[in-house]
Amino acid sequence: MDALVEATARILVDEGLDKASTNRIAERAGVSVGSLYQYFPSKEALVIAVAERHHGEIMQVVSDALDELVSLPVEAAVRRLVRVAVDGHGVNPQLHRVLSEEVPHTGDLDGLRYVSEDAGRRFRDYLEVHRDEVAVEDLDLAAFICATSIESLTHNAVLHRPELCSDEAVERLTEEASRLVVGYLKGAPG
Amino acid sequence: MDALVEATARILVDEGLDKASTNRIAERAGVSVGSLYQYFPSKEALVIAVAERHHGEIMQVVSDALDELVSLPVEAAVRRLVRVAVDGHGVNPQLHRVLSEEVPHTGDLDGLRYVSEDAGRRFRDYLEVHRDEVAVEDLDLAAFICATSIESLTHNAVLHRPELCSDEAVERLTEEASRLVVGYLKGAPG
Amino acid sequence: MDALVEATARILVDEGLDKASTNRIAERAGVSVGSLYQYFPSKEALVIAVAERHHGEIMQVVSDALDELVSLPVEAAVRRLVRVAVDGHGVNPQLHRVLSEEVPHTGDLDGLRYVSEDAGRRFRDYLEVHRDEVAVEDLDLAAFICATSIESLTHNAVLHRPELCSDEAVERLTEEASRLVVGYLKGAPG
Amino acid sequence: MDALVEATARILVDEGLDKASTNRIAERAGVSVGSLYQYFPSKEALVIAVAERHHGEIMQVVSDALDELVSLPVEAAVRRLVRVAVDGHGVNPQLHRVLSEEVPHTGDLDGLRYVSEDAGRRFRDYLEVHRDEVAVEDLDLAAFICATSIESLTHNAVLHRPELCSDEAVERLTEEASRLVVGYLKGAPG
DNA sequence: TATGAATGAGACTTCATTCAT
DNA sequence: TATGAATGAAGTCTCATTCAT
Repeated sequence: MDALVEATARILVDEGLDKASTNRIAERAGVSVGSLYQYFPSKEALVIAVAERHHGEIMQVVSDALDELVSLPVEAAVRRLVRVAVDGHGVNPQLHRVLSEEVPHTGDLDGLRYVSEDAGRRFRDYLEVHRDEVAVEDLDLAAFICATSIESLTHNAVLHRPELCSDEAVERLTEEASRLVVGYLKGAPG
Repeated sequence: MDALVEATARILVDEGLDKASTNRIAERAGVSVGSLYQYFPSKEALVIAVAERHHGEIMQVVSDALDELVSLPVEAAVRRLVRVAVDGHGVNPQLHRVLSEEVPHTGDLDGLRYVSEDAGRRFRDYLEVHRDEVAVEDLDLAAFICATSIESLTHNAVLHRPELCSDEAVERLTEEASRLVVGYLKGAPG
Repeated sequence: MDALVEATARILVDEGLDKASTNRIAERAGVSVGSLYQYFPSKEALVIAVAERHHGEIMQVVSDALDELVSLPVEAAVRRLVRVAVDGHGVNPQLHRVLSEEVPHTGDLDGLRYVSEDAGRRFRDYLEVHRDEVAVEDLDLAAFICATSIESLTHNAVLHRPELCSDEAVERLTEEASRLVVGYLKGAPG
Repeated sequence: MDALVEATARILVDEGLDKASTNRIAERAGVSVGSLYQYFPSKEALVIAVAERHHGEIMQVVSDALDELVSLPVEAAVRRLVRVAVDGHGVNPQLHRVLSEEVPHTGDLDGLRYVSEDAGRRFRDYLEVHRDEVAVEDLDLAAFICATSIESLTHNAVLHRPELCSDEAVERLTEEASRLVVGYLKGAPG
């Protein structure tokens, strides 16, 4: 039931994980607890579904950009990547916060996919293709560094530095983050 | 009671947040629950104390390095910073994981200090002093970018990429992270 | 639906009463829960049906012997009775165990027929016919004593004393049980 | 807490196992559910405690008689045994019924001690001492047969044949049961 | 000051039964 | 007649917190 996932997400955002009891979720979804357990074997499964749906929604935003990347030169590609990271954090940022800060990554909730991991893998492919444009040796490591940096900068800005997220500030952040990553990939100045 | 904080930390590491009930903590500390509530007004307060102690321990490792930074040129300073971030993650990494992934940052637990914030502030001071060496305009933003990148790279490597943490791998990671940040601060080539 | 009774019995034997939920039973029978309630007004009714079927199966084994009894002298009759009790316990002993130890004799499940009651009644008739061979006054009481003893000995041996049920041991048990009952009916020596 | 065991027993007798929910038990005992779980790890543990207490109470009645048995000749000993079995069933017969017919012998509840097993073991010792008085070979088997018969006769009479339990009827039942067992032990006439 | 028994709200989950299709 | 999604009461158990001793 999609309504259950939606209800869970809504409660997570509006009231936090504490209040997301199975009874409350069912109530908010307009069904009975019994029905909840018809579709999801446990509360955790429901939270996982929410996380995966959220992950999917972000990937939907991110994926196309990642596909187009391959034809772009490094500088443009990185800018695109950074922009897309910012856009990705625009997808239900409140849920993003709850999922990353409130939901314990324990039990069945460990193993939740991280967007930056998926993006990192895809970016590695990009680097492979554009290897001659970059000055790094270890492409795996480079992809990890780029993906992690971009993700953490946008994540922290969105969650903990609202002042960096005004229209104008985000422009500068994007610019700087791109410089950070491009500079790294292109290599040190002569 | 210091024993209580210690007991809490130990249980957090050994058995996770679920098992860290106040009764268990008191028991492990060798006192009664009643005594626990004599020193800490709530379970959250105890967890906060653990987090702050952990934060303090890391800062102890980090702080001296941060003090010495001021006299170093950018490249050396950044290398030092990266190294210190790695060292910082060597301080009870298991507790670090629990604190960042298992403990919900909600209620009184929001507002937990992040090392990277403190370090970021201090690095901003460094940049102020060495402004002429760097090619960035907005020192606040630059400090945020540097601190966040360094922290996230080391954090993710330690927690999710054990293969990047072998003695030899960590050397390369350190090298690359330094290049990332130095390149950014020194400015684009050409 | 016979499949439902069969499915219930199977689940009772294989997984115990706990797991015998109506949904599971219906599933195992290859029908829907709805259909289950078309044929049986409640779960109890189903269990009763199982018990009665089991009772019937045992009686099928026992009944003929009981019929033949009348023409036999006491000693032979008792031996036959004991043997038939052992045989009766060979009819789905696992179901027998669940029915006697796991299924609560409450609500509609009280009033389940006991084989020994039926057999007792029939044995009373036997005694009536063979009154001159026996040294007891109260035939009701005597039938109760004989039926109860034989049933409990075989029941307990089968369920709780597997070591008494090897081919050879069961022979001795049968012999002794027969001696017990025959001795009683024939009366004290001297 | 003894009150909890008592409350459980009372509810078992008055309202049956269904109604014996932990909350109800706690309420009836005048404590909170939390306290219940302070003393008993599960509902089953509580029922086990009730069963053991009941078993103990019966054994208290039975045990002295069993001790005295040794000095008695077979006939007197058996009569004593039968009488004690009847007395034993006089100890909270309603609870006895619930425990034997309503409480499922599953999970932790299997392994509940049976009085007849204990008594059987002790009677075996008696037979050992009085071996020369009896005509049986296998004392284990004989003890099983005697204990089982006596227990089942009194049990069934008390639970399912109230008409056999009037003062006068019980006298005859006792007499007959004794004859049954004595006859068996002393051996066939002739 | 220390103790720890007691509290009780509330969480998760199950399952016999119903009824619209 | 068959289906099976939906129901929701009720059950077991946990644990942060209190307070009389």
